Amino acid sequence: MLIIFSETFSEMLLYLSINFSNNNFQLMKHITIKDVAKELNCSVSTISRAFNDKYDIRKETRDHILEIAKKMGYSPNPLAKGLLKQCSNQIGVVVPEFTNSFFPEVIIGIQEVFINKGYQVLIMQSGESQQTELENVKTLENNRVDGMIISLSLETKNVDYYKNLISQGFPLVFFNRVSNELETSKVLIDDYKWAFFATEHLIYQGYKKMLHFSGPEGLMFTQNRKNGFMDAHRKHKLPFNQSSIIETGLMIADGERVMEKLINSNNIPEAIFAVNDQTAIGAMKMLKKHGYKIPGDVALVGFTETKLAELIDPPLTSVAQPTKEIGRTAAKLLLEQIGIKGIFVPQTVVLNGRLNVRESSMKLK
Amino acid sequence: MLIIFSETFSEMLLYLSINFSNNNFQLMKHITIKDVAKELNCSVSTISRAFNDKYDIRKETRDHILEIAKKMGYSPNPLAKGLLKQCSNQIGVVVPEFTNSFFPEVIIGIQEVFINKGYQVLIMQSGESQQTELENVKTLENNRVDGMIISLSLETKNVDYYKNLISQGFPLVFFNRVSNELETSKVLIDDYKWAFFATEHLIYQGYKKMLHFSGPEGLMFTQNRKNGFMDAHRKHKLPFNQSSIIETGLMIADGERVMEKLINSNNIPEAIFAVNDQTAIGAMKMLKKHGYKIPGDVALVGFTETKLAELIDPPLTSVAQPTKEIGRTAAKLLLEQIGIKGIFVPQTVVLNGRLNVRESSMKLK
DNA sequence: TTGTACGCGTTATCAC
DNA sequence: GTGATAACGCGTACAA
Repeated sequence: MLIIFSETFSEMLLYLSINFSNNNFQLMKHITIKDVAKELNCSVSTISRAFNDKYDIRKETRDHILEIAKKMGYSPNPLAKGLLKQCSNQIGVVVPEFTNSFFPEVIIGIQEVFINKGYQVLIMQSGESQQTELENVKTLENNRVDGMIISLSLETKNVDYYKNLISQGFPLVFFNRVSNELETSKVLIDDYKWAFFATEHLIYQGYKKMLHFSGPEGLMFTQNRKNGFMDAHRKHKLPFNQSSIIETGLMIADGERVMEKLINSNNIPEAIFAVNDQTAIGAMKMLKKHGYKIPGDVALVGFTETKLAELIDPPLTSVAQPTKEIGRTAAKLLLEQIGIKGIFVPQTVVLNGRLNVRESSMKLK
Repeated sequence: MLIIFSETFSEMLLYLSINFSNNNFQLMKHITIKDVAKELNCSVSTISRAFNDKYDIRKETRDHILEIAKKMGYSPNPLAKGLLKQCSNQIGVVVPEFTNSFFPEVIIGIQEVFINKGYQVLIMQSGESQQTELENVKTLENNRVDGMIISLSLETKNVDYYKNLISQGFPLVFFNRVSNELETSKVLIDDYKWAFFATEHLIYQGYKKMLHFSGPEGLMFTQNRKNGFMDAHRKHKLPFNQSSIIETGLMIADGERVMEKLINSNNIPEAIFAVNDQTAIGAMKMLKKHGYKIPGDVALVGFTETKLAELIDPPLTSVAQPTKEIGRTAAKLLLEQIGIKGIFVPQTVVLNGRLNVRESSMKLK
């Protein structure tokens, strides 16, 4: 074994030398259906039948074939199968990122469903880039995935490519980051309702001067969460205006940036309802840095709870989404759509969320 | 659009009805090389040559073909190509989990390299299960991936399957969770060194009675981090014994469990060096729950820093790994190995880490 | 019940 | 410089 110390790959010294123990290997040929047929002195179709369990084969020959095939280490080549059947038993998942726990947890739910159905789940991430997202989708399409589950990047404004796919009947399910321009199955929580509840929670705590840090305009949940925030004000007859809502983004840095601006202009609200945990955490960091108390000086509520929420200081009040259930539901919707040929009804499934009240939004005397 | 409110999928009501707007679609046939040939009144081989840019084609016909093909929306079918060439231009990644930020960040680094080389990255997760890990590897193998990058599950003890793959010359690179039984390329940081530094840091802070929460025995880094912990004691002539090291696991719950036991037996150390951030955070949660101060009563140091470290209270001292660089390096090693036919030298690349000192390990007067 | 032959979309090897 | 054709591994309609 060669040990190389290096800071980056480019600095790495490669002491190439011949490793004799590995000198005489040969990439093992994959066992094919022909090999099994030859071994058993029968035709390939018989082997194929044994594996596909059609009724036109004698049970004992089938069992014998399966046994020998297994012993030989044979397994059908998915590429050949896909080429022939024009489908791959693979489904694609494209998410904007997975450094926060939300998307990975959804993916676990997706895999849970598909793994039992013999489907393979290919995961790609767009890095919040519209272009990468499109490339990912095309790659998966080229690979003949049987369907895709997608959550849009925050950059994505043009959804024509998806419209085209949908009009061709390609099975597509969106979740969380969806576009209202697309007529397709979607899995969501009721962003309006939970934004309303979250805001109302702050109102019940006695806060009046509140701000909303909102998300990118292209995403459907941005508008819904905004409306929930505003309608809670209306219900409780609290004043608000255009400057109550600040388009912030979705990242921690966005929350920091906007909060810093507010601090510098000495425009400190009593409470902030943020479009997600990241922006709430960004605001929290900046507030703490400037010596503000949370809660006390400023109360905070986030959305789409991540694991961070209960671990940071103070623990962050947030709306939890049923991540794995979102994944499972999206997977089942997609499976259903893959099964249906020709006619299909786009469905929007709205799952329940939960407001987890923690210290960050408490009213201090 | 159909709106359905539901807690779980099974409760979902499916109002199936015919969506007339989608009634007459037809799954669009993929444009094949034949279609292009027919359109251009030439043979498929000419088209193929145009795309594979061999020299035996006239430049202007090539350009013309590419233009028309693009207009027709043709792109070569990777399945057919893979079937013929016995390789897929895909590589597989198997990681134990991605709910913590470490593995996702490594994957981003991996993708960065492969995306530019025209490779596709298929990601699967084992959920820390040896069996799922093996199934994932077999699935990827069946799909004719050209190589794999793997990090072992904490359950994985039997690595015979990998030995077999390696002896066949199948390109395999491991990172972070590696086994010393496998002669293959690996990407690591120097766990021994950084565990040593982390422990020494605690010693310099004045702590004497220290514990190490160690990982599962099957993983190579467990032993290395343990040795670093012990050798730092030896260097500074501090006493330690068998009960200074407690096999804990890798999860937050493991840290909580072990810490609770220590608290109940009133066996509180001055400081804990944990095998990873999760177990450190578990210990932290339990200590705070019982009213202990961190630092003050107990100091804490973690390893393999996640985003949590700087956000929790108190911020956690931890050893940061160069996640993306690990991914990039593993990817480059794999690419190199894929390129080499017949003879190859397994390389272990050791990248630099960094000890990020934060509040959790400070000495309070 | 089993075997033969074709085609899925490519690329490579021949001819021309 | 270009066209015909044989593979790659599999499933299946058809023949036996």
